[in-house]
Amino acid sequence: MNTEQNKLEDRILVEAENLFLEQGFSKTTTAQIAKKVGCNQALVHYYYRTKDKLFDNIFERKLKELLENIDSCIQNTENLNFEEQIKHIITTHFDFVCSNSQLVPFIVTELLNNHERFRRLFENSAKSRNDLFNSFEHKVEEQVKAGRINSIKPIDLLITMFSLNVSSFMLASTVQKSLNVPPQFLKEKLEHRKEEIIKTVLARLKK
Amino acid sequence: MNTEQNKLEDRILVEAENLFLEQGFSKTTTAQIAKKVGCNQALVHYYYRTKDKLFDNIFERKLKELLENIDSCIQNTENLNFEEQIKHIITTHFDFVCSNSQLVPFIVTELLNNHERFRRLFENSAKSRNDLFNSFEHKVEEQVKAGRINSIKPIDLLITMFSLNVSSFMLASTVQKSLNVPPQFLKEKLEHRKEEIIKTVLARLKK
DNA sequence: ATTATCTATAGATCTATAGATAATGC
DNA sequence: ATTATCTATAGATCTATAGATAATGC
Repeated sequence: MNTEQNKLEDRILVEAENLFLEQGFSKTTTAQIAKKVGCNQALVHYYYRTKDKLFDNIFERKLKELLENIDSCIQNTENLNFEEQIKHIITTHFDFVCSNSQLVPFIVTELLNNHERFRRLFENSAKSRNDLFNSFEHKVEEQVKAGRINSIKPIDLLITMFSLNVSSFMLASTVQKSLNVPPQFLKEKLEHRKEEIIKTVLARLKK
Repeated sequence: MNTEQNKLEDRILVEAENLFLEQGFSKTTTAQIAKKVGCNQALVHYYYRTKDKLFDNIFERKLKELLENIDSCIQNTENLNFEEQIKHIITTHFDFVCSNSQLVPFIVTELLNNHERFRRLFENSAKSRNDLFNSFEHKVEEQVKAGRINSIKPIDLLITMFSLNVSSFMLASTVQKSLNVPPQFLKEKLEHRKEEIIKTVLARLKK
């Protein structure tokens, strides 16, 4: 069977993803990956040639995952009024970041430390994203013109929402990992932060 | 002379700091450091024993630098009213982050990828910080009680300000390094963001 | 025949130290 | 004498590949 044939090839990808997300590029070795899979280290190179290509493969998909989630968050939800849509964007993005707890730190680390890789990948994906952003931009401008919200650049609104979400989560997750607070306590704090972020963003908009 | 004697010892520290800030721990080698200094690689180990201890030495001071700047930002400025003080905190912190452009990414990367080191160092510095935070906390609560601002937890206010500053800067610096936009353009964008952050935070407070 | 998997290893890289030599201060 | 500096290298680690062997599909 084909699925049986590809078993190790796929499992290498899966375990590599786990390890890269956990430890990052440099702390992960191809031998570690092979050990998790239960195969020989040479096989990792047989299928993916170099550690770098393997990482690229995974990073590219992870970045896509993150960007597509952003897309889906700002997607038009016709049934909601503007204020409700803003709440919806913050909530869905916040929850996504929290429930993919390794994803954001992984991307941020890479983004801060490997500009080359990021440049290459971002240029590919930038174009398709314009549509959704334009639609969101249009909606915000409409609200501003109609005098229903304070004047604000759409891009500022997005940056504020996403960066408050991301940094709140990263702070919480760092505190947890460094100071060993109970997960329940953290969860409550995060829920509280989410509400605080909503309040902050809505206050910026409200006339 | 003593200064002549310590010359290489000090210069190793300086060059190591430059390289660690630029490239992070794993991409920097003791041979690279020695080369920058113009001495032998063994000397790096002679003075600092291990690469890890050398890094600790530098990281500890850099973290302290960052935390002390936060302290100085929230320090009481008696001559300002509350709203002006908030503006002052945002501005001074924002400007510090921008003019120490390698510092924040360096700390964030380490914070995300080496919890052990962070735990060790943070516990030391946590206590001394209480005073200033308490004073700020008290001031905010006073304002809330007096009905001059909306109800908000002081810690939320701080997190919002600092994380908007940090993430705006990191985004800008990543965009610059990945997409090669001219520095002047970036500078303008950052100034704009700073004003936007001030607007956002003040709107959250304003009744 | 072709593809998958393994064994074994070359070769690169890097940290850390041992031991020799030079410089310095008493 | 003591401290600073250098040369040389052991030893660890890791990636990547060559070449042998086993499994699979026609």
